[in-house]
Amino acid sequence: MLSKKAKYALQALQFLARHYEHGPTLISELADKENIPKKFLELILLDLKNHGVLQSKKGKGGGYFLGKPPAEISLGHVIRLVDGPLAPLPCVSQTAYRKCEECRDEATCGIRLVMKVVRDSTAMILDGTSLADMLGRVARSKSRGPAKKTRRR
Amino acid sequence: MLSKKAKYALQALQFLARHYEHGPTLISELADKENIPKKFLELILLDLKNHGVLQSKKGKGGGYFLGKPPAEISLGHVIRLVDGPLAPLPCVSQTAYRKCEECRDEATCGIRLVMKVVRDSTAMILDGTSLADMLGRVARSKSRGPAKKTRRR
DNA sequence: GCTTTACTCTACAAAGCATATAGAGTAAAT
DNA sequence: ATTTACTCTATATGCTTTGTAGAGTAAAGC
Repeated sequence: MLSKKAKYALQALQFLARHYEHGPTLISELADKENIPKKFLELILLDLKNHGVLQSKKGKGGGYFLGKPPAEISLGHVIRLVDGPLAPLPCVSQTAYRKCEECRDEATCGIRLVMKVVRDSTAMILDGTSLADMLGRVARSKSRGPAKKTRRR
Repeated sequence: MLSKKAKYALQALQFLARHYEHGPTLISELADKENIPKKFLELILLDLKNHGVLQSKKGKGGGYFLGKPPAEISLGHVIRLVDGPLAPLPCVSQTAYRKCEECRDEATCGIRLVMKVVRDSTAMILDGTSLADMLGRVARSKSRGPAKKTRRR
């Protein structure tokens, strides 16, 4: 399960992506529009900034904005920053491998084999989806029939 | 990330699947062989029993054993029992849908659309893999070259 | 039917993490 | 100088995870 922190981060980024090219957005506005506790959001945005995902401008007319074009920010990258590895087990993480403490023999661990598949599929999806892709999906989903689920053909 | 509880549950089940048809296994033996705190394991096994995944026999010669053949117990089922929904967000869970509190409008939430894909892919894998499948994978992986990763063709 | 074996159940506890909140500080704009 | 707004550190609080303790109960075997 994604933490609220990660969810908030993605919501904020989704908003900023939608307003890319419209100049900086205030923390307050983000907090209001996205329904996120302001002080908590400050921490999150600062963190994202320190990792290069966001940039900020101080003083009047300031605020936060994306540090890179929406097409260059992947959901996988953001989630790893905020929540850590995508892998369901430390022993199948590509970016932060750690042996499972209780495992006596990785070679005979079927759990590991299966979780590796889960990790790979999750990573494939999240690393392969940028903020721009995400907005594109929303647009397509709306134009195809807002109320009902429709299947792309 | 899977909880330790879920990991322990799967380890125990993997062991019991390997020893299916060999009669009951003691909690103590499971705890020893799989390197799991015994008292904690008791709780987990009891829980699995109460949900029909395991059966037990008391007294001398007793112990735990699978309640169904290994081919009929899916990893998805077990993980949901122990850790709850597979979905990364409550709003994309099939088995336990809940609206995200902070979401004003699900229709414009790209996060939701993407996480739905993640959920579906994870559920497909985990619901589609039984304990028997898992053992099969281990066997295949060992026979194909224990040291190196080999690709099935 | 007594003893041993082994699962069953409830309660509790420590630690860690998630989710915030407070408030002083700093940089930029005008 | 003043206002605006981000920056940073510290702290609070509750929940979940991970585990432990101990008395209870059912079955087996003699």
